[in-house]
Amino acid sequence: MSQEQGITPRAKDFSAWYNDAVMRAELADYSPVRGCMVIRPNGYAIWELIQQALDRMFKDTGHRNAYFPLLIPQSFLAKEAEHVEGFAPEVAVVTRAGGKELDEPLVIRPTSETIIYDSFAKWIHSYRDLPLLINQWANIVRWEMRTRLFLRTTEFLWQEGHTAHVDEADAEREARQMLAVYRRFAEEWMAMPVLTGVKTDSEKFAGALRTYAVEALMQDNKSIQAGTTHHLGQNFAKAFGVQFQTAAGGLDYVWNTSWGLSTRLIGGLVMTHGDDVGIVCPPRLAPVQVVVVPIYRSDAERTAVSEVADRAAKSLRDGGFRVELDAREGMKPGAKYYEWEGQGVPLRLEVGPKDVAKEQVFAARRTGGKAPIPLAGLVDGVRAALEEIQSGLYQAARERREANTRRGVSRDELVALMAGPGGFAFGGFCGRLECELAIKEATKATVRVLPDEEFRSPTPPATCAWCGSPSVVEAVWAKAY
RNA sequence: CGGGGCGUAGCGCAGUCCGGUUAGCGCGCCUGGUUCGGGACCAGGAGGUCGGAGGUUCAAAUCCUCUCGCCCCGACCA
Repeated sequence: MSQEQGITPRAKDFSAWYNDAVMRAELADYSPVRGCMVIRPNGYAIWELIQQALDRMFKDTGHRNAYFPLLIPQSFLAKEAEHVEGFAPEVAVVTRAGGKELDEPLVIRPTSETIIYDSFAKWIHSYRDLPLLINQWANIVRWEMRTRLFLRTTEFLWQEGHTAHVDEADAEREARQMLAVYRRFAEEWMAMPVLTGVKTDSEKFAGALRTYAVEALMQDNKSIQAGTTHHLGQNFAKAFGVQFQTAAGGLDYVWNTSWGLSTRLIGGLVMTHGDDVGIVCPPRLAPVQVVVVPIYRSDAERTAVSEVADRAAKSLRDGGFRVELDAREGMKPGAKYYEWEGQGVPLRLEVGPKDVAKEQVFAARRTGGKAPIPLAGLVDGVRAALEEIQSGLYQAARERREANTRRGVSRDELVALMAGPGGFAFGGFCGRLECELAIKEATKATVRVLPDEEFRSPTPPATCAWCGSPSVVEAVWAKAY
């Protein structure tokens, strides 16, 4: 009866719960360097699954992977005025190497627009070279003041797509397409409902014409930006001289996009589906989808049970599932249950003497509920259970989001909402920076997105939630990660 | 950088106010045995520069000074 690794309940302290859940699942550990983190095998396995799913989606939309250097000449960053200003405070700079001061300091990439567009300038000559569709998987460094495991660390892993196009419309199409990819990934793989939309000028990427994002509401009613795409216009093309000959024989600058999604998503996964026991992995991103636990007393029982458990595990592996058979001796089944639950394994199959006699396994879902599955239909039964868990997680998250969304908020409601429970607040917006800043000052909430049409309210708000003047666009406010 | 908390065994902590001899407890770990359908039990065992430096003292985990680091909350950000 020894409860050793109880974690802080969400209701008591959400931040503490998050740390406990991440540590209990052994996703990550603190590093000797302030602000950095070690991604442990359990966490990295989730990242690998995210990479596999996204990489396929990127390739299917015509992108190719490449790799650009970690170190960037400092002067590159300075070529785009808004960009350098946006990143200056958080850039780490190498000034000394090889035992001497460098002639020109090298920055450790906070993002790779500059060094990539320097290459693009060499590679692109003709409209026939366009579109150029590149992605890279990389680590980047941004010197953050305050860090949290996965959610904000000094170094993190991400992918960054960089593309060049003949005209504005094609670049816009690309930025929109990749936003749709992120949305689909979030919904279908992460089981995480998202809002899509455009960022306000004050929230957009430094150097971009427009920034789009997918935003998801976490269980503490704060929003996380789960993926972001930028239409960069010709800003970087002009700064780096990325020109091409048009079909008509003229000379023009390319139109660029960039888009990224990071290991932060793992934090989003934890905060979307986790409960007071620990993390819950949606089956499609679960490093272990099914754990098989044999149960027995005597040696004779062990023999019979093990035989069935082995066979079950093997047939599931052959069926394409990620399966762990937990045959550890000297550990009671209950102890194993708690361990795997803490790692978020969506489905546990118990195999005991009674099950062997009935030619079944007993399936316990991480999301609740137990039911037998006949051995004869094991693969199909497990597939159905995992699909139900996947869609159930999405539905639950979606219902939670809807329950924590308010529409047509007034100034008083916005203030009260953000001072209290939080959540998504839809309301009218006059579009003025002045109001945006006043709201942020008063409520700590920011405009997460100006939502795309499908997410907007049936009747557009008439007046700005803050100043009461006519609304020009609907906005979604929330506190954010 | 401001406010709050904390550094004692792998993890979680007690001991610190009021200095005193071999620094303790739970979990975990190792060995053997009995167990095993929701966190097992018994017996034996390993494991410590008390974050670091300096000082006070016959004597410091404990008192003083400095310092390093971590977590949480706030100002910046994916």
